[in-house]
Parts: sequence; C-alpha cells; structure tokens
Amino acid sequence: MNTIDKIQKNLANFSKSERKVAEVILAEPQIAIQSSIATLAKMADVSEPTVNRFCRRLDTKGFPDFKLHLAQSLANGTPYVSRHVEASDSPESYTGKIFESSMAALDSAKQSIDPQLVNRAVDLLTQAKQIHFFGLGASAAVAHDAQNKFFRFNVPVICFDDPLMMRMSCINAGEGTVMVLISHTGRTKALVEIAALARQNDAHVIAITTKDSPLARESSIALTMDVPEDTDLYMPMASRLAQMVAIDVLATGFTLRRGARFRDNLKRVKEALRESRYEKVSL
Amino acid sequence: MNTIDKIQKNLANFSKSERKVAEVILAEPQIAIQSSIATLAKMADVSEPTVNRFCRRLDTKGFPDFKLHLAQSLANGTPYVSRHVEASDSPESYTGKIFESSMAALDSAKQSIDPQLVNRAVDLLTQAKQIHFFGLGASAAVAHDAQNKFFRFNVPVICFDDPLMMRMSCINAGEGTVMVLISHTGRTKALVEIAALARQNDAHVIAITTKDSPLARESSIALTMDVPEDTDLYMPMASRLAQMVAIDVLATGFTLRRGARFRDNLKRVKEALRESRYEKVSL
DNA sequence: CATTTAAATGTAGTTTAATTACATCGGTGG
DNA sequence: CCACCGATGTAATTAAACTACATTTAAATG
Repeated sequence: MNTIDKIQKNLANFSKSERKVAEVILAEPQIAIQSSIATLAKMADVSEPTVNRFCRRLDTKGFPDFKLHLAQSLANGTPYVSRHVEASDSPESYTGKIFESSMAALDSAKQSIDPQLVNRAVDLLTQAKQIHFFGLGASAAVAHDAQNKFFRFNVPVICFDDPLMMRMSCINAGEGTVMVLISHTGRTKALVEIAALARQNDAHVIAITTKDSPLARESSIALTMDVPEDTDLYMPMASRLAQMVAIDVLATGFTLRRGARFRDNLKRVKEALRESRYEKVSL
Repeated sequence: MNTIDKIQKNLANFSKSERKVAEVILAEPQIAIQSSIATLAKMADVSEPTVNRFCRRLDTKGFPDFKLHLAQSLANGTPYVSRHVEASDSPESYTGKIFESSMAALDSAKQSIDPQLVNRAVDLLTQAKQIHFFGLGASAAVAHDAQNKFFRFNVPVICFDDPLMMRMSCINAGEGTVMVLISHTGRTKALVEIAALARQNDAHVIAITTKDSPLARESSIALTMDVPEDTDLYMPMASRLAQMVAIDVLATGFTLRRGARFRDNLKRVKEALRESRYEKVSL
C-alpha cells in the first residue's frame, strides 16, 4: 500500500508528536526523503527517537527503510491526490488523471492475471485451425484489434461484433476452433449463451473477463483480470485497455511458441505496409 | 532518467569491479535496496569504497542517495531489467514485460501530450454538428472505440475504416463537421490525402498522431504524442493504447464541457445496458 | 622487456547517522 | 493528591557510510 496514503489514513491514530512528523512529511515529501533523521526531527520540532518510532509505527524497519518506502510511493505517482476527474478540473488536470488511472488499471490487471493460464491459452491458440474473436459494445473494438493482430500470423481468424453472426459461427465450429470471448463484466447474456453453444459444438472457449463471472464459468479457460470498475461517470472504461494488453500477451506468446522461421514471416508482413506510407526523411 | 536503465546503459563505461556491482544490482534490485553497503560489497565480491564510487559515478551523493533513486525507479516499474521480450522468456516474464512496456508507453504519451491542444480539440468537438472517426489498420479499432464512446453522447457520430467511405464522407462534410483522423505514423498516404480533402471542404480535422508527421501538417489540430516505436518484433503496438486514452481524454473534456444536465443523460445510457446482463448476485 | 606512471581497488581509520536504553515529563484514574 | 502509564526527550551505543592513504594492477614508453 502506498506510504503517503497510509500516513494520511493513520493521522488520527498518531500521538501528538508523531502527527507533527507526519505533517512535515506530507507537506514536503520530496524534502523528507533527502533529510537525515536529525534534520527531519528539527523540522517537526521533535526528538530523533520520535521520528524513529513514527517510522516503526508504519511497519518499517527504521528510518532508512521508511525513506525507501516513501521514495517508492512518490515515484509510483499519486501526483494527483485523487485520480478521479472532478467537474472543476482543468485540461491539464483531467488529461493527467485519465492517463494516470489508465496506467493504474493496467498495473492492477498485471498483478491479477495468471501467467499459467496465459500459457494454457497460448497452447490452445497455437493448435487452433481457426480463431474467432467475439466482443460486444466496448469490447467489440478489442475484438477487432485482436483480429488485426492475429491476422498477421497467417492463421484463419475472424471477428464478430454481432450476436447472430457469432451464433452462426458456433454451429460450424468444431474441435479445431478456438473462440476468444471478450467481456469486462462477463454478464452479457448474449455472450454467455454463445460460450455455452460453442462448447456444445466442441470448440475451445477462452474468455477474457472478470473473475467468477457467468462467462468465466462457461469457458474452457478464463483469463481473468481485476480492473477497477468505472464507478464514476467520467472514468473511462479502463477494462478495454487491459483486454487489449491481454491480447498482446497472447499474441506474443503465440509468436514465441511458433519459433524463429515464423518470425521472419512477420517481418515481411510489416514490410508490406511500407509502400502505403510516405517515406520518413532522415535529418 | 530511470536508474536501472542508466546502469544498463553505462555497463560498458564501468571498471571491472564496478561492473560486478552493477550486475549484482541488476540481478536483484529489490535485494539491493534493502542491503547495507557492506552486504552489497560482499555480494559483489568487492570492497565497500568501490560500491560507494559506483554510486557516485551515477551522479548520486552516495550510497543512501543511490538506494533512494533505485527505489524510485523500481516503483516506477522496470522490475524486469529489460522490457523487451526475449525468445527465451517464460510466460511470467513476457506477460509482465508487455504490461510494463504498455504502461511505460502511456507514461511517455502523458508527458508529451499538450493539454492546451486537448482543450482546443474539445472546443471543436463540442461545437460539431457531426463527428467522424477515421483509422486504418491497427488504428481502425481505435476509431471503432471512439465511435462507441461518442455515440453515448447523443451526437451524430460515425466511424470508417475504409478509405473510399472516408473520401465520400469528406465530400458531404462542411463547416460543422469534425474529422478525427487516427494514425500512429501519420504517414499513411490514404489518410493524409483525406485530411487535405476534408479541409478543402471546410471540415475541421483533428489528428491523433506523431509530431511533425505529414498528417500533423495537414490538420487543423494535431494532437501528438511521443510513444516509443515498436522497434522489435515482439513489441506490441503501444501506440493504439495511447490513442485510446487520448480519445478518453477528449471524451472526458467533452462531458465536462457539456455540464451537469448532460451527464444525467449519460447515466441513462449506462442503465439501458442493464437489461442485457445477468444480475450480479451480492454475497 | 624493463620501468615508470596512472588508474583501479582495497584497508583501516574517521565521521556521521541511526538506534537503544534509560530518564523525565505529563496526563489520568484511583 | 499521588501513583501509574504512556509519551517524549537525553545521552550513550552501535552500525553504517565515507575518507585518506596504501597497495595492486594494467598500460605505456623507452
């Protein structure tokens, strides 16, 4: 947990002198991490051991260890007290906040994704005769992106954002088909039904969704991530960013599994785009 | 600059013993920040002053100061020495790296985006009678996503990923039309031509692209971001993540500008989705 | 190839910072 | 009003980091 937040939260529990220390640190954390225990004690107008006790109260080994933790939490961001956009925010402010919260969401996704499941999903994908990506609403864009990525691998790949088309493609699916269903909530009825239908037709179903959701239960492999829900109105749907990165991870695993010769092929796909572009003039 | 990167970059400049220190730190940075100078010296099999000299060479005041810098750069990410995926990477490793590099890309985009231009773009968007989003290839998914977002605002919005359709819509565009063109390189010929065509028809053109690109020059407002290029093969195209977040920023600015009554409307759009979902059972 | 010189590294001593043990102050309940 | 406990400070101790200097190693020149 973030040290600054922790100090803030414990303000009430501190003793009088410890609170003085806390306030000095909160006021100028950057100064604090560069100070010795003596300097900081003087700034807070307390004794050195009080500063030391303060550090211990925050579950650190001592003053140097505390500085380390503080330094990390400063680097980690929270340059904005809150990452939530307020109606009064300036363009500078909301721009920063949105990037911040997007990064925080990716971090949270990273912490919660299971690389072992990634690995098993890659297993399925590399053996697939055809791959289908399905997504509705905001996740449709992710499915499109996935198609664009996997298409380069020279695998039969298709993407649908229409439940009827999805149903139809399930009927024709078989052993060799891998369906990747993308849904943040994992509660979209249409998609959950399609997962079931696909499995009845012996297709493998990989879900990119939330833990313990109906969709996760209907899938062969549920690649789940914890992404903070978009509780307030302004907050963009960070989930689709995490989903895209998850697709990147699968694509990377796929590439790695396929070996060196396959990668030459990829390079050629990239080069094929060159003609459609204006030359970059080197200075 | 990130301390870990700095060490990596200077590896060649170090002396033999200093390199030993560098290697120990790079191998286990988390251990390093918790060690005393004596412990670290023993781990690297060098003397204490050597460690100290190593710290100074990296422009720090001494060992404690160095640890502080290192701690910050660890918090900032780069738990992996390199963010580049290697052929030998395990699932844990490449999963982590891809999330890391995505976050790093967003950070870089955040640093380089100009909030004043965001503000001007929002000006245009709020006054638009209709909004068109154009993107080709990987950026097509971003355009779709943008459509999905702005559609909720009850503005006439459309998205094309087909150059012919784009051209046609330019002809019918006029004063009140805002075109948002999305292209990482800003060198895709088809898209640059469309920017010019749109402007000839008095439409406003907002480009989400790279600085100093042909597309940026053809636009009314060029919202540019520095995103590390996908130099190596495994690296996913982080640019589309940055583009999506940029769209989020514009959408947020749009919402804020429209005021409170408009936001009620948004809430209703969200609620309209509820029926299509399975209820969340609270435990 | 020997010799000189400079750079690199280590050793031991010094200084500074952090911690501990203990004393004192201040408030609270009996 | 006093006894006790928690909070705080003082002074001594310990540990860490740094400096000055000695030694080694490598490079360069005659």
